[in-house]
Amino acid sequence: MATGRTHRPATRSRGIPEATVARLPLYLRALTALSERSVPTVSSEELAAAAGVNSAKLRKDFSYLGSYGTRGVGYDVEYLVYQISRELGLTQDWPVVIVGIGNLGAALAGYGGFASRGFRVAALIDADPAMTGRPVAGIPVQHSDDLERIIEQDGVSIGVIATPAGVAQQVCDRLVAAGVTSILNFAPTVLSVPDGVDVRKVDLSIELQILAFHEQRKAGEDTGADGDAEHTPAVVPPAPRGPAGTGGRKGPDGDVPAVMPA
Amino acid sequence: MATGRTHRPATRSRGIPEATVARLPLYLRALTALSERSVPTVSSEELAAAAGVNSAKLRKDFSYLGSYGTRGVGYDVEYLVYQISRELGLTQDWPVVIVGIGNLGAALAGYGGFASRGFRVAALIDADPAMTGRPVAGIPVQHSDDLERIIEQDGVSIGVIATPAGVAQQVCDRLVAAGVTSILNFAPTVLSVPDGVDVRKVDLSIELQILAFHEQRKAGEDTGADGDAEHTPAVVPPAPRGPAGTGGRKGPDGDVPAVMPA
DNA sequence: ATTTGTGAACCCGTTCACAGCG
DNA sequence: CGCTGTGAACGGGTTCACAAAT
Repeated sequence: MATGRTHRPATRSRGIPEATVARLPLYLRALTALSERSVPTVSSEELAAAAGVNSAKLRKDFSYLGSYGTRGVGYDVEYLVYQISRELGLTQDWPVVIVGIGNLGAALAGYGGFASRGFRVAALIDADPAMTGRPVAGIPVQHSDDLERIIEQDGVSIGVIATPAGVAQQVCDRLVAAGVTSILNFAPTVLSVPDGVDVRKVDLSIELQILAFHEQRKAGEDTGADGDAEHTPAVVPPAPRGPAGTGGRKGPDGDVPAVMPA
Repeated sequence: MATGRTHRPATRSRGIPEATVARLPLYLRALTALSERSVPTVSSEELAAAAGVNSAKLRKDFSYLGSYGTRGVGYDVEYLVYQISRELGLTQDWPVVIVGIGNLGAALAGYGGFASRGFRVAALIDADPAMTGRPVAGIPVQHSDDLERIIEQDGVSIGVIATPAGVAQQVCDRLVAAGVTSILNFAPTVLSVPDGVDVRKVDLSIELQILAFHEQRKAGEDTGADGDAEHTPAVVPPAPRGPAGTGGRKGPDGDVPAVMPA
C-alpha cells in the first residue's frame, strides 16, 4: 500500500465524474423537451434553469463530454441530445426484468418512462404461481423458476428488484449468477453483490425520514435566522408546521444535550 | 434543494452533515433488526457491515450526534435506536398525503414501510372524480378539490406527488400554498419551490439511465479499481466472483460500440 | 458582445491513523 | 488489550472568475 504519497494525476482521464453522470439524465430530459418544441439552441443559462442546476455546473459537466457548444451562441439542442444519449448508452436497447410483481412491481411495469427511452421490459417475474401467465401492463408474468433462462435468453443485464425485503438478497444472487450486472433495488435492504455489479437503491422510507429530519428542524429553530434576503418568494412563505398529535419536544435551544447512556 | 447560497454558518454542533443524515435511516434499519433479535450491543464494525458502509464513516457519523458509544465495548442498540429516531424526528407522528392515485400512488399507499415508522397516510388525493370514495389500501380516495382543506385540517407538512409529470408543478404549488414544506416527488419533473421547502425526488428513469451508463462502460473497459492501465483495450469481463458466474456475456445483443477516446 | 470552457479556490465528505478511554 | 472518538490528510465536487472563441 502506498502511503498516500503517490498522486494519481489521471492524465487524459476518460472517466466522467459520478456526480456528472447522475445529472446527464436531467439535462437529457430538458433537452428533449426543447427538441420537441423545435428549439434549435440553448444557452447554458437557459438549460441549467430547465434542469434545475446552475449554469457553471452544467458547463463543467459538458466539458467532461467534450466541447459541444459554440461560444457566443450556446449549445445545439439536437446534437447535444444525441451526444448525451450516446454517452448514457441510450442509443442501445436495454432489456430489463422486473422481479416481484406486487403493487410496486406492477406500477413499475406500467410506468411510461420505462419504455420510453432505451429501456424495454423484457419480462415480469414473480414467485407466486397464481400470478404466472397473468398479464400485467400487457406483459404476462412468468414464474421465478424460469429466471435464469429468461435472463440468458434475452441477454438481460439490468434487473429491477421489487420483492419483499426478505427475499431480495436471494433474488439478487440469482440475478447476478445468471449474468445481470446492474440492479435497481426497491426493496428496503442492503444488497451485497460481487465486485463489478452496480446496485442503485430507491427507498421510500429513507427519503421520508430524511424529509422528516429537515421538517423537524424547521419546526424547532427558524423564524428569521437566515439573514439572506435575496429571494423574493412568488408564493406564500412557508410557515413551519408541527406534527400532528403529540406536542413532542419543542425544539433545540441551540445546544446539544450531553445525555449519557443509562 | 431550494437553498443554494448562503446557508447557516453551522452555528453550533447542531449542524449534522447532509450526507450523515442520509445514512441515519440506514443505521436505524440495521439497529432495529438487531433490536428485534435482542442483541444488546454492536461494534461499529458489525453495524457498519449491516448497514453497508465502512466503520470509520459510521463512527464519524455518530460523533456528530454525540458520544453514544462505550469504548472497548461498542454501542447500546436500544439507546442508539432511540437517539437516531429522535434525531430523525420519528418519535413524532407525521401525517402524509399522497397525491395522484394511479398505479404508483396506489402502490405507495399500500407500502408497508410507510406506516411502519412514524409516518401515517393521512389522505389519498386524486383529480379523477371516478376515484373519489374508492378505497385504496383501505383508505378512501378524496378529490383534489379538497386538497387545501385536508392539508390544513390534518396539519400535513409532508406531501408525496405521484401524479403525471404534466400536473406535478401545479399540485406542488397547491401543496406548498396550503402549508406543505416537504415534498417527495415521483413525477419526472423538476419542481420549483420557494425557499424553505424541501424537495426530494425519486426518479426511476434517471436511475436506470445511470445504470445504463455504467453498464455500457463495463462492456468496454475495466472497472478501474487501482492502477493506471491506460492502454488496455482488452475487454475485461467482470466475472462475478462467487456462485456460477457465467463469464462475461453482457450487452443486449451483439457488440457494444467502443467509446471513442480523444 | 455574448457565451463557452476551464484553471484555481473553495467546500464538503471520506479515509486514515492514532490518541483516549473503557 | 479492544473499540470508540477525532484531528489531519486526502479527494471529489462546486463555485468563482476570467481568458478564449465566435
